[in-house]
Amino acid sequence: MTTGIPSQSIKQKKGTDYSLSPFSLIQKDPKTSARLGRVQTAHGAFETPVFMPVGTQGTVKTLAPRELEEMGSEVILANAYHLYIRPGIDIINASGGLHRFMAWPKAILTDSGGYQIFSLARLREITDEGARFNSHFDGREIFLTPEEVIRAQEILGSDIAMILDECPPHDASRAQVGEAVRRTIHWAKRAKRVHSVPGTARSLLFGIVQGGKFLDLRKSSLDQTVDIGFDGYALGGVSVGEPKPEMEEVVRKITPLMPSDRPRYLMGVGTPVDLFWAIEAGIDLFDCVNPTRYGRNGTAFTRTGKVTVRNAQYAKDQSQLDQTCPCYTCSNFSRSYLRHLFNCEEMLGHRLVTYHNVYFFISLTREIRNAIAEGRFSELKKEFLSNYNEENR
RNA sequence: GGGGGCGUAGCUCAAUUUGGUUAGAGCAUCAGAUUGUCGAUCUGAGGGUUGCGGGUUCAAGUCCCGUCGCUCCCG
Repeated sequence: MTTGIPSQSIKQKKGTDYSLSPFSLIQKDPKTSARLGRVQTAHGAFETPVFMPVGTQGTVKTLAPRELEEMGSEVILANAYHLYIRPGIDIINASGGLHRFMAWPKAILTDSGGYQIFSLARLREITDEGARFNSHFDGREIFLTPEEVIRAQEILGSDIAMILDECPPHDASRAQVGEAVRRTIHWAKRAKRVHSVPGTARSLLFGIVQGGKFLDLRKSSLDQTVDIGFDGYALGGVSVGEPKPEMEEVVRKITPLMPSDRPRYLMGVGTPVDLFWAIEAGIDLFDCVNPTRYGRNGTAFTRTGKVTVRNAQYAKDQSQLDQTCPCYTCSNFSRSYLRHLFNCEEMLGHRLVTYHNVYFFISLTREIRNAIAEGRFSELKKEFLSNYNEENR
């Protein structure tokens, strides 16, 4: 699927040859730090800013890969930790890698599992050597090292691998966050070393910046991560329950310090409104469970804000979810019918609203890329926010 | 015709034995939360003339009388 970006805008390079780099900067917005770029992977290129639907267990919940392709999705996220637990890396290896296993031909970014250690595993011990904890699935003890996590992602056939990081909770003390930064750097060096072994790695490798809300720790983490040298850089440890302004401040202040010739990835974000301010700050990649999770819980993202289709006010509403949306769900089904499906707990409801939500995020980011290409990002942002109910972000 | 049981929120039922705060719960309904996943979970709200009428009592869902409805057994 093409992005609709005018071809002339893609050729606006000024003498710099990006052809050997996995990331090319196509165009910068004149008024903000928003930028249009292109990431080359072993499974095709995609343009940035891009939103990656989350397919933790090798499936973007409720959607078939064909449906993701038809809505223009060109890169998705999967989770090495979850796949490591179940079905096991060896089983996916025997199936010819994750792409073939799940029948997704385009790019896959795999998260390492650092977030899962923080969010759902019963942690037993975290040391410089690695993380020892009990599987959330069957309780057995697991010991993850930065090296093993990279090898697992290579076997999966990941296009973009993430280093193992330590993601502290948002209310962690400065000392705890500082320790997480130190350990994440240590792990990053080891991950890089394994990944650099000639002939083994086909993936890009991204480093992860930690530091919580402490800007000096963030800067230190960034500097040290850049010194190690990665194909891209991620801001981690955000959207972990901290107040919104806190997250926004970190992203706005740290993103401009990230290398401009590498993709910048804001992990776990966000809402439609988040996309605008983060892209404005210079972020290129996003992933978030919002479109799929909210879709399964009966809430749709629309141009005017969130629509909770379960609400009784839609019982007889014959209109489509989003008046401006041409997606399959919007062009065929009424809010009344979708509400009925959720009331009956019919799985088609989960599918249809998820489809719309992912379509919404994918097409919104495509629209943003077009706007950057045409030099009117700020205009689009203004227009979008004027229609979007801020109470409903 | 005689005898027994039952009647409490939309539904299924607690509280009746021994009368004693503002009649509770689950489900359903309604609404909210959800940011490197959650078919999950959590939070909050609305909803009652305790079938109806009368009586006893300081006090009745609870005891008494009548009545209506449902149900079971006997004839």
